[in-house]
Amino acid sequence: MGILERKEKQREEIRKMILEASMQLFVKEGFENVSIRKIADLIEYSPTTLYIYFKDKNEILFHLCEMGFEQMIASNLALVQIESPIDRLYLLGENYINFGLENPEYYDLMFIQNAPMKTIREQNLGHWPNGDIALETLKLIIQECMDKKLIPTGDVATISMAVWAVAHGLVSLAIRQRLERLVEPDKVVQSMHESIRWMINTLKKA
Amino acid sequence: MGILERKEKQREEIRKMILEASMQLFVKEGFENVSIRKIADLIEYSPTTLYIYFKDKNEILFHLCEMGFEQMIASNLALVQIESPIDRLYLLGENYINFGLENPEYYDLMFIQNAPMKTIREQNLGHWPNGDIALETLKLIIQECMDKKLIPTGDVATISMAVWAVAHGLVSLAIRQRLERLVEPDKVVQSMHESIRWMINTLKKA
DNA sequence: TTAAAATTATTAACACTGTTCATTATATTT
DNA sequence: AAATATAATGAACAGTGTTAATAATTTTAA
Repeated sequence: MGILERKEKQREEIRKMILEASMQLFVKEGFENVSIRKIADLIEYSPTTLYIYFKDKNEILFHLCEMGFEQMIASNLALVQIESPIDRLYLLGENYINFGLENPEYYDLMFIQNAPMKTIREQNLGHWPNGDIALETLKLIIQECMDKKLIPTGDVATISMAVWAVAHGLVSLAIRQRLERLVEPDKVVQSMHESIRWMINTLKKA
Repeated sequence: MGILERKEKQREEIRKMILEASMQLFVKEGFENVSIRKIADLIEYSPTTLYIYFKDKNEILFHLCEMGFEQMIASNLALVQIESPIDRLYLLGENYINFGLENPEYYDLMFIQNAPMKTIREQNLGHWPNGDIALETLKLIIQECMDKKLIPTGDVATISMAVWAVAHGLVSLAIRQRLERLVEPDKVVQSMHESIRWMINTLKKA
């Protein structure tokens, strides 16, 4: 059955080609400009060929989204070296905001666009591979904070949700140019960091 | 110069026609399905005519966005009757979440899409007519809470930002199907309300 | 009143988009 | 070598926002 294996490998290679071309377009022109035809041009295949390897454009965007998460997760590698879970939470928030501001296109795909979620539902994957990992990181830290009595005990998911909501609220309002309606443009980033720190501070004291 | 006035009135009437047709499509089919051609069909004009009355599609979406704010502001009318600013803040948060969940398409346009902000920048309006009003409401309440020593004193804009961030974070993650990755789907709405209440509670105690 | 100018509306077209179908080319199996 | 399965493609569908050129109408000026 070596032949089927080889075929599967070839298939996987072309899928990779498609995704790499997509990412190249993505980082250069933003995901609004990632089109089936442009990807096809780049790898010198016809547009219809992409549909042999992916169900639709959403599925390609889904994989780009997962790549974004890989980058975000990588940016959190330093976390494991911090012993205090509350300090870990501070850094997690810091990193989240920085990632969002530095990679708005990825952030968009990961947390704002519908496309990736559609794929998860349609192919009923049942889970969100890298997204769930990122959320698990947050929950584990909150759990540890509670275990060590650094923050008040409560429902981990609900507290995690509130923390995530602040961070996501800040980043998404910022990259959609809404925050500068409230704070002077050159103070937006600073205020964002203050907000997330303030949030964790009050959580600590609560 | 009565003739110029009449012309201006006629012009304004057709603009109104266009916007009303847009809104009709918007509420029926969602804003992804609002297209220049569909609007034109509805009012029985050619698509190009719309460009005589509006610069581009973004400008039309901008006006739909403003209509959304009018609805949101109207939903906050009951606020003035509440004497305690902290209770007003609770209701404001409640209303915000309800509005977002009940009008996800409007919410999208008001707080997520780029289109309306593009129009504000391009025509350099300098301000965001209804958006600024809505934000002012929040800031005034926070200010009054501080004046009456109900919450700790601090920078009004920054605290307002944090509160807005939680609310927007919750709503935008919810309508983009991200929250159900953290909390069971049937408990999302309840958890959202708990989160915003918790936020204001801790703000009160801080 | 009539000719010139300005406004308003339309048709046709451009340059795209995602996606599907029928057809051809290639590779694999019988 | 013939039949079958897989891979790739060209053409087309049905849409998108937008613009340039043109025709129709209305307003202004001579």
